[in-house]
Amino acid sequence: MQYPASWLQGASLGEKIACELRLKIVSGTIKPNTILSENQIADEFGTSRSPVREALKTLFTEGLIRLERMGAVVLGLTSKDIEEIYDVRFFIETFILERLSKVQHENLVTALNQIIDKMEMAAKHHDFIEFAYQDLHFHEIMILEGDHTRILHLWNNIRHIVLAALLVATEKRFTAETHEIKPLIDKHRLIVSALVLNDSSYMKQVIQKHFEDTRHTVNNTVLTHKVHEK
Amino acid sequence: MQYPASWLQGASLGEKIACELRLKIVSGTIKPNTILSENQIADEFGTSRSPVREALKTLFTEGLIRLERMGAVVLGLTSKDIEEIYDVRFFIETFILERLSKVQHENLVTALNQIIDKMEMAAKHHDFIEFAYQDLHFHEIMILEGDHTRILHLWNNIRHIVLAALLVATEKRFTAETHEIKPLIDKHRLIVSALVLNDSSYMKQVIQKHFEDTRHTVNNTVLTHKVHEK
DNA sequence: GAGGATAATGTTGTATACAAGTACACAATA
DNA sequence: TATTGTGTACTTGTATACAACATTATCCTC
Repeated sequence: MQYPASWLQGASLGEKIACELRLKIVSGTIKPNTILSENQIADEFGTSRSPVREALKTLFTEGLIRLERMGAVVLGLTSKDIEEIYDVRFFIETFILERLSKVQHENLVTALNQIIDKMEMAAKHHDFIEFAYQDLHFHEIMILEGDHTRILHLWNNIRHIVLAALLVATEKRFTAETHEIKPLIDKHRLIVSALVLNDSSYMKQVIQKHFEDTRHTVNNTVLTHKVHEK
Repeated sequence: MQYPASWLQGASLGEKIACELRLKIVSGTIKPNTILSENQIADEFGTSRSPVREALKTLFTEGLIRLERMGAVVLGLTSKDIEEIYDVRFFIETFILERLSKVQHENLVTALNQIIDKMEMAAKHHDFIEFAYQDLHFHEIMILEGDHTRILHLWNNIRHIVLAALLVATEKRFTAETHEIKPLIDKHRLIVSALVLNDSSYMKQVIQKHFEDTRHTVNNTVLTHKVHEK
């Protein structure tokens, strides 16, 4: 599985390398405990060590690798990691929705509905990359609307990981024809409807359910994917 | 105000530069909207651009600067930022305490009490640096005990900022002789007692109160400090 | 053959060099 | 005067070079 080239338009070599490595780590192509050296990666990508250093630092702050004196150790995503990421996502979104409930958010609702339309369109065309991207986008514009710089930073810290995991999981869902796509879209609709009703406890409940389900799916797909690649 | 040299033992130039710059930004010595160039900083510190780049990337992921094409723009800590950081700290600690309540934590309690003793000692010797460090340490070992990798990452993302803010605020508190030190120590004792009682709703309440008070103090000290330096 | 000194290799951290692009001043021109 | 073109200085992104240290292999000694 390759990182979509169009998403890397205008990105520096360092960012590109980070994205490629991240996807390989999340998808399990690069397995945990693998030791990455800057020279080796620089050779693989045909670049110098400078952008590689930048990429490794990025992956380190995301918690995907551990920087040691000699080499970077790949940590990867364990089942526990995925649970934990959803803990954080749950917090972020409930916090943000709580905030949004105190504020005008009509524009947001229409924007979210537009995104859901795009998701349906992507599903129809079996474009899992677009679907995953819109899925991410849905949650992201909600967070952006929350206007909380620090929460946004938390999100940015896990954003790329979530995107990579969504890519892997969505591809799996699409190819497996498990017919989980429609329910997934419906769940997003439910979030919007909760936002319209402006009932914060209902929002929390919907979000909780959404992440509970998604977590299980992602957990299964990402982890079984890892086994496949073994 | 200088970053304590002993804390930089064994750190790379990049980390040292990051720490020095961070403190200057948080304390307001470097004011918001200042534009930092890699060359300029490299000259100031007498190093090459390589470690400076590393430092700037660190400060960027911490949200203290914004990396643009020409130069890095200093963002600094506004009053809103401080509020937001305490939102995150409140979430982290309530989440962690909720987890700890389901688990044996006698060792943690004794460790926390030891730290409070060190805080009292530091207060007696008017050692505000040690006091600030132990204050940070108190919260940190609680978070570590929570055994939640992703939350720990959130913490690591704000840890250095919190430390810098604590340094500035604690110095102010000590020199102003505002007699706020004893109540502050007592608040930490209260957290420990809540932990001992193992009543999670009480914990939440205590933490909320703790951060509410501390937020106000830090907000005042850090921001007035900025005005002073103007 | 076993163990230890030692050389070779590989690693990171830092410095320097170069290339591509941007902003800005300044002059020439309409 | 306003505008446009140009040169210059500065910026980042990347490549390369070097130093200090860690690891590993080798060879020598026993």
